[in-house]
Order: sequence, then structure tokens, then C-alpha cells
Amino acid sequence: MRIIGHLDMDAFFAAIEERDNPRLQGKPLVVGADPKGGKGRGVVSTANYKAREYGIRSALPISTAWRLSEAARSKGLPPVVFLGVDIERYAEVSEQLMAILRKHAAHIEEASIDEAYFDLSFTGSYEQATIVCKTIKRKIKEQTKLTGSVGVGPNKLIAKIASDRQKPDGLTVVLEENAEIFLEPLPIRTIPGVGPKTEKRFHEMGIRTVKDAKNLSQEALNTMMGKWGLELYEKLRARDNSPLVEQWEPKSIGEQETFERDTLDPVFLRKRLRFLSEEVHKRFLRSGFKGFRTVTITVRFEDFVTRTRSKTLKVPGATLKTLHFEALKLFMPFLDRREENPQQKFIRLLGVRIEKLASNKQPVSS
DNA sequence: TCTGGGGTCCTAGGACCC
DNA sequence: TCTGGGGTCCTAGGACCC
Repeated sequence: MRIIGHLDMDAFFAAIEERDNPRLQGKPLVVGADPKGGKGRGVVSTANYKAREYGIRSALPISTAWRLSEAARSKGLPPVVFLGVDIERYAEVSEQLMAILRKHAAHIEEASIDEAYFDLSFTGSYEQATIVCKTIKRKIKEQTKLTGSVGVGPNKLIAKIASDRQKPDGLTVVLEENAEIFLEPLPIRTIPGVGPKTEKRFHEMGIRTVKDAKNLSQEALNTMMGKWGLELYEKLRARDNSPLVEQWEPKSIGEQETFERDTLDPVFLRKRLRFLSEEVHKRFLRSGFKGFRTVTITVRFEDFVTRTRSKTLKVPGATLKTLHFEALKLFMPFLDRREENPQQKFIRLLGVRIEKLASNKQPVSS
């Protein structure tokens, strides 16, 4: 019998900040981009539960969060405290969490900085698995002073959805024989992989819940969304045999930057492209990979239209010179009125990414 | 409201080869 | 003169996740 657990930490970034700074306790808190008095361009990474009462959520524009905070303040409520993201500190806490999981489960998959799947099949029963999960939650609380929510089910899909049912500090166990019924009343969007676009298409068809979607045949789902439709057909029925992925290698390394103001200043843009190339190259060197074959640049215009251009080299490259040269060649036509940007739209974001990473020592061009 | 930054995976057309 | 099918690679874009 397969039994899988999923740990999802509660308001992770915000919870760490609150833990480490007693003055923040009880206050609405947002970790994310600098709001700059309402003019900031980023988004909210994490809002604590108090800030969520103001309508602030992950991925909300930070300017909107600022506005919501101001609105609350005008009603006499405490204003939101805004903090920047300190990803290195959170990564340290993440390592502590993963270490705890590793002690109590046979295999674990680190799904993100604050999420992990763990295999509890060895316990032999849901009763025993539940006991292990309670132990894990207790150890996490003791050792990190943080809480997480745990889901348990017959596969990754059910465990993940279950972990989100009771938050914060929840434990939701879904037995294999109950899994299909458990999913049926849930909104279609609950299924991982169904995002805003797919949700909208379903809504237009009058489909809102998993149960509604089960009326669609394999054929219909396949026609609607290709290969993914067939996977979805299985997921709607609580079936998922995807394995835990314990080890994986990155497939690409990239950096991108949204500017404070949109620009077409060629000197500035070339400087930022150079900077991004350098940052990507530093990470490439640290990664241990020996070469890269594809260089991709991303250009986002003021109207949010986003273009990518890429070049795959015959022979892997490895130097900053190669990376920067290829990136610049791809970018130049965007500065030229006649080519990629005839209307001379201002540029909002620039990105550089390398792919087709080579780990062995193949011939490398300089 | 005005939309980050790090990624992954899939699709589709065209080039090219057999 | 008009005509295949399959496979792989490259490129660009799109949807999605945390």
C-alpha cells in the first residue's frame, strides 16, 4: 500500500520574520517587493494571516497591497508592515525542515523551499502514518517554532490537495477508498495544473467542480488540452502514480530584472544585459556544469507583451564572453526601430537564461 | 489592481535527414 | 512533374507552479 505525505508550511516567509522579530507579532505583515509608497513594481511573496484579513494575498501587486494597507489605516486599523525577501535565511530554515522529514520518512521530495512530499508507505497503515505526521509536526514546532500543514493520501496528488484543506497547522488524512469522493465537491482549480486559463475554459462550459468535469470523456479532454487532458482525466478520479523525485538537476539557469521605470536608453539596457549575463555566468560556474548550448533572452515591453529570442550553439559554450556575446546579438534588434521594436515601445524587463546544460567535458568553444 | 523572479513542461511549425 | 512518411532539432510562445 502506498501512503504519501505532503508538508506545506504556513505563510512561510512571513512566519520566519515574525518569529525572529517579536515587534512584528500580532501585526499584519507582507514579505515581498519594496512598496515605495505605492509606486513599487513587484508583488507580494507572502502575507501573514493578519494581512490576509485586509485582502492581501501572494502574487498581489505590491502597489495594491499598499493601497489596501492605507485603506485599513484610514479606518483605524494597524497598517501593514512591509519587509523585503531574505531568501537565504528562509533557505536555512528549509534545510532544517527537510532534515526533520528525512529522519521520519523513507524518501522525500523537496518540491519547493517550503513544501515537500514524503513516503510513508513503510508505516503499513494510515493509523501509523498519522502518528508519524503528528511527530513530524511536533518536531517542526519544537525545532523551528513554525507550523506547517500536512496532508496524507494514497498519492502525491491527494496528499498535496489534502495539505491545503486545513490551514494553518492542519493535518488532513484521506484514505484511498475516500479519495475520489474527497475530490468531487472541490473547485476544478484545486487540481494542480489547472490554472486561471483552464479554469476559465471549464467555467465557460458550465464546469465548476471536479464532479462536473468527470462528465467529460478521455476523448473530450484529449481534444481540449492534448496530452495533459489525459493526465487530468486520471487526476479527476484521484489517480496519480507519479513517483517522488528525490534528486534532480536544473535544466536551465536564468535571471531577469524589471526596471523601476520603462526605458529605451541603449546605454542603460546594454549595461543591464551585461549585468544579467554576469550573474547567470556566476551561477553557471557555481553549478558545476561544464557548458551551455542555448542562450535565451527575454524582453518585456511597457504593454507587457513579452518576446523571447534564443540561439542554440553547435558546440557548448562556457565563458562569460560567449554568453554575453550571444545575448547581445539576440538583443540588438530590439533597440533598432526597423527590426524587433518598430514602434519603439519602452522596455520593462530584460532576462538572460542558459539551457541545454552540459555536465561532461565535451569540446567547449571559448 | 496592473501585473516579480525563479523555474518546468508542452505544443507547433519549419528545417533537415533518411 | 508531382509526390511519401517518420524522426529529430531548433525556435517561439504559452500555461503553470511556488
